[in-house]
Amino acid sequence: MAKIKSGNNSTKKETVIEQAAFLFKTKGYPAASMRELAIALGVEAPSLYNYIGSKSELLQTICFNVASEFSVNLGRVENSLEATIAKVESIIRFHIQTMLSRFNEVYVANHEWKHLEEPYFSEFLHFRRDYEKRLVILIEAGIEKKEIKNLHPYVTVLTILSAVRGLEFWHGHKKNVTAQELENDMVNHLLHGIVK
Amino acid sequence: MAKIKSGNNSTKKETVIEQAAFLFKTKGYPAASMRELAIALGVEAPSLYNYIGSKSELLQTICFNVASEFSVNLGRVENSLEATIAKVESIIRFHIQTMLSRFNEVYVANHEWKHLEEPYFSEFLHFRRDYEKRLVILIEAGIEKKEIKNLHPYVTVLTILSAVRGLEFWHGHKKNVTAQELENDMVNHLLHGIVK
DNA sequence: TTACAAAACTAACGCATATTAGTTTTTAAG
DNA sequence: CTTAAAAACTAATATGCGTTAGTTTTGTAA
Repeated sequence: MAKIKSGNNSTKKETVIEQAAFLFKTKGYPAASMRELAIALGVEAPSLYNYIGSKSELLQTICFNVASEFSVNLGRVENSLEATIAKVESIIRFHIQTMLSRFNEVYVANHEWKHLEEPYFSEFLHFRRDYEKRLVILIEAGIEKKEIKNLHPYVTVLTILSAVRGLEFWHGHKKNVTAQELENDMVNHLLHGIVK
Repeated sequence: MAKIKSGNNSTKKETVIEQAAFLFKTKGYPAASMRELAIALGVEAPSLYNYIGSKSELLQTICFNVASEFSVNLGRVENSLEATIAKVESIIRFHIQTMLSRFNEVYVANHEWKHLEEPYFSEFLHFRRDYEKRLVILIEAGIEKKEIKNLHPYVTVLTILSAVRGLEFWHGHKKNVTAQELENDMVNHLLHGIVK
């Protein structure tokens, strides 16, 4: 009856994925049903299978799309000629901006990936570990060059990644802070601390 | 047939709750089944109902137990006579220690509370907002007394809470960092930054 | 040993799930 | 207008869920 509407710049499949990201974020992957997704798209559940292979395929697509974006950005930064501390700042800003602009998908990639099926689960886990490792190497280089304090590099990476991830709590809270202020204050905090 | 074994210092109900926390953390609340919980306790699923009222009651118990602990601690700190920055440090250390010592329950309270049913969902949400608000007030007092940098207080609170929460990723990673080093380095990072 | 309660069991209910099969409607091109 | 493919539908299947009812076993105290 009703057809799935898609914006001009996106295929119908992409529309389904976007809506799925919203739903997976809101209810969690296991609790989100295909019927509910179908209703949100104005369609019966079986019709979705004209566009997608399965529910789990939706999760896979979302998670690996996000992973790819972060990986590509990190590659760019690694190959740049900036000082280490500038690289770190650049990565933090990318995380914040991506978190804010592609909220649903990033949230799902952060929280629901544990529901991936094998072999995707292992692959994603490996990606995460690899990404962390690359950041640790970056921090170690900064310590070596005496740009960065000699804290345990993995703890530093963990603190940064976690802080940035926490923006999901800001989303929706309409505090009187602009995205730019938020980004600057968080970068400032993570690089220079809060003690005067 | 088999009976639920409980350590000497805990009732059987507490044993069920502990195992439920582990399961809810591992699979997520919606995907965790009572049958699976029962198997982990060496029992058939209906037997669980001799100890508990329902699956959702388990989630409620876990979430509000954790909430209560954090609230009590914050109350203690608020009423102490330390400098603001020492209060903030104390709170950070409490979060880290509690996260590490009661990992499963804290994880569930952090991630699965959105599956609480009304009115518990709203109550928990209110608690969270209240807790954040009390921290914001603390930070504002520190800014007032010029102990703390004048960043947006909510962003500061968000950064701290999120960073600390991220310890869930450390758990299981057996890096060569002791809990004490981890705690000290993270406190150092959050208070003084990483830039030399 | 008897009696009672605690705690386990088996069987089953009602419901929701993802997905498939088969069919009909809609859309667009020749 | 015809035709063929795309996209929707209805109906149904198998599976798993939380939970209840009713019964049997186990443990404990009189």
